[in-house]
Amino acid sequence: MKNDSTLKEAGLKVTHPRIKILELLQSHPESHLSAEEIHNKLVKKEETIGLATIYRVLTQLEIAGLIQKNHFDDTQSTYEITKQHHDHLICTNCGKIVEFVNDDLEKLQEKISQNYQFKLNTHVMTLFGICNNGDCHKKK
Amino acid sequence: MKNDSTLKEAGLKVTHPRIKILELLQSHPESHLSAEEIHNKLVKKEETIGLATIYRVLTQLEIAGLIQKNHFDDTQSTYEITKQHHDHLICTNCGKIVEFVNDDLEKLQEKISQNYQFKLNTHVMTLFGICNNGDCHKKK
DNA sequence: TTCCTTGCAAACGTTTTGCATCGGT
DNA sequence: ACCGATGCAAAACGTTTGCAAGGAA
Repeated sequence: MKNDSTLKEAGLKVTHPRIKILELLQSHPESHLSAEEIHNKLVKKEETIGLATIYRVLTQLEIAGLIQKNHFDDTQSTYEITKQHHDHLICTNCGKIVEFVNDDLEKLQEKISQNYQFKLNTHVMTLFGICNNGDCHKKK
Repeated sequence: MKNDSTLKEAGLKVTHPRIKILELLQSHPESHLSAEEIHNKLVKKEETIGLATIYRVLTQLEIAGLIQKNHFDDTQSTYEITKQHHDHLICTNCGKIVEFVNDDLEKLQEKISQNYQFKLNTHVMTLFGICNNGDCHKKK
């Protein structure tokens, strides 16, 4: 229900695919899903929905600021529901993704941008390493 | 000549395409070239070289640590000769890319990784903003 | 009724691969 | 001579687009 007005405010009609995609991403706030994963999940529990629609809706939701697009690797883009600004730590072994916020980092970025006379707009900061979870080596 | 031993040390035969690609990237240390751009530049001044070979060689050179692969956007990957570690500032208006090094940033990344018990391996840090070059708005 | 939205299939741009040939070592 | 490296063409992959049909306002 709440998403209805959210979509309307973004100038988008309230349609079945849009509601479903928004709800899916909202129900997986910590996940970073690709368009294909979203498609698979929706097809698995709903009626037909085209992959092209997924892409079109994701693009619109991103422009509206409701979701965020990431491209951690050069193969697929992933999407997550918009939350507080954060960056990512990725385990190159098990694929685990941890979101973090660090104020010092934000300040430092602003400072670096000023050094080079850039007006900072956004940034991407992704740390790649090995997590030491007990179950790290079991995954994937 | 120097590249000959560099390639051999990487376990790669010294072939014409590999030498040419390495030399091209070395002669443009500040550029971030796509596979297609590399192909165009080589075809323009040399004999035939296949685009597939470009990709194969770039992959090998990257594995050998001789070049670095970037994916600033989700369309094309770009390559640059390996230099001192650095990050990037990108002007979203004119496309200008500035490389920078910041020790505080490196230390902070290490600290953040430790906070989350990650053994940091590499990172990607890209700042997007608007440069205030006098000629910024003229480009592109 | 209007015109935005959708599904499907075809097109697209980048990257990868199969295969026969070529060329370092 | 061996086996890795290459060129070409075809395939693969994620993503976008054209178009006719469908649906929210």
